[in-house]
Amino acid sequence: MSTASDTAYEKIRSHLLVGKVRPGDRLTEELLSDIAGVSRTPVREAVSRLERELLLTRTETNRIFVPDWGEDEIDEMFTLRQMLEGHAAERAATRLSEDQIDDLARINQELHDAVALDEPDVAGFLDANRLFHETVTQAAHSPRLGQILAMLVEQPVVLHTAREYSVEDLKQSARDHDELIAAFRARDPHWARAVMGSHLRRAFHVFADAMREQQSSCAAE
Amino acid sequence: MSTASDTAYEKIRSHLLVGKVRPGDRLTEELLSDIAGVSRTPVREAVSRLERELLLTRTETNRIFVPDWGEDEIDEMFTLRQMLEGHAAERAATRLSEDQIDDLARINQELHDAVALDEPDVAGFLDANRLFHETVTQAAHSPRLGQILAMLVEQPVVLHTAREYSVEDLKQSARDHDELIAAFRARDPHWARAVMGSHLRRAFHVFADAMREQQSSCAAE
DNA sequence: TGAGCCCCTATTGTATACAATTTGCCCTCG
DNA sequence: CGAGGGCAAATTGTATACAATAGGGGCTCA
Repeated sequence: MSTASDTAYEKIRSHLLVGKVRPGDRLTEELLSDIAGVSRTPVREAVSRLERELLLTRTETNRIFVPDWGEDEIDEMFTLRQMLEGHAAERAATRLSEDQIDDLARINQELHDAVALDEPDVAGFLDANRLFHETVTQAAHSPRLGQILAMLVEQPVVLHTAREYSVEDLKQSARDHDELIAAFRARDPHWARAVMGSHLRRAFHVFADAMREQQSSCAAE
Repeated sequence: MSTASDTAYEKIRSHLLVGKVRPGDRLTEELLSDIAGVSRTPVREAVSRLERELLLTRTETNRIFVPDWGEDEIDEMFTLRQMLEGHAAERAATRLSEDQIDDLARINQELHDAVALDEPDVAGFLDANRLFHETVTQAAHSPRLGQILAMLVEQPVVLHTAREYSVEDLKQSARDHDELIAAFRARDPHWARAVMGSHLRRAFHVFADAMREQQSSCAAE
């Protein structure tokens, strides 16, 4: 809990995710240190962490920018996730304890609940969703895999586009998770991998559609 | 070329790879700043970079250690590489230009040459080998993939164990590359992936055997 | 003797001042 | 009017001093 460095990370990150900046915006270390309320030293650490997670980029001359994600890059990101999380699910299938599978079921119940309401709780959904995937990744017992996925799974644009998701999409995600849990209970690695694969591939299309939607509405502004 | 930070990285890295430390050794930032000849500020950046590449680790209380690689971790690393470099090869098959394929052939000729001698040029072999894989990765046109592989491909132990490799193993590697080039010329993504997969899987076994060999000789000392 | 506490030292974390680099602007010269 | 050069301001990089924290050793008290 080296506070300064971590607060810097948290504050800057939420500043980015909450949408106070737009892709292509330039930032300076000083500006960020104002936002974070700490000196530039820990800010630089936070920036390099965010850079690693692709939430920020630096030019060759080390100026800081908010990256903008094209559809190709989104596609690529989901392809890599599909491959790696598929692998994680495969490993998890033979490594999860019964208790952990029960945990997953509980977490997924929260997902179902979050979208059962008239007004779906999108933030709650995303939190539970992330927890679900993290639990699976953890169960794969592969630190390196975890580290890599952590940097891919960062969902910068997700929050921006979340409101575009249809309730039906969210419900389908929860059903995918149900099937994944079934695959885990059956201890069937191949089933688990396949389910995870199609889950993420659908998520990609939903996401890409939502992004296109948002972009065209932005352009109209 | 932010000199101080980069020199720190280079110096510390070679200090590690050249084997001046042993797995489990503890290091301090001050010691490293002596080695690098710069102040602690750039050293800290270098350390976090090396940490990312898994050449160093920090405990929960942020003490710096030289990590110790078990066989499981090696296995896991090669599995991930197999998956990701297989993917890279698949993409490269439809993206490489004729010229680039010729380049690969030239690079691989160096590999053949390096092991054709009576006394094989292991360092030269490793350099050319890395260049070959980097070229393929580049051709996949996937920055994220490149970034991930860069952190997996770091070969801390490789240098230590390189002398254990048999000439026959090295020759087989070069032949694998020949076949990969054939797959590229045929523009066959599936063939490319398959070749890359078996190439890395064999490399894993060679590597693991060499490591076991080395460990038992260490224990005997 | 040995378990627990405290203090001292070693090490890491943060702020700040200063150095080096980059950028953009204005001015000159063709 | 445009290209290029150079200066000043803005920004990033590095060193150093100080603050916070962790580790280790010895002391006390049972």
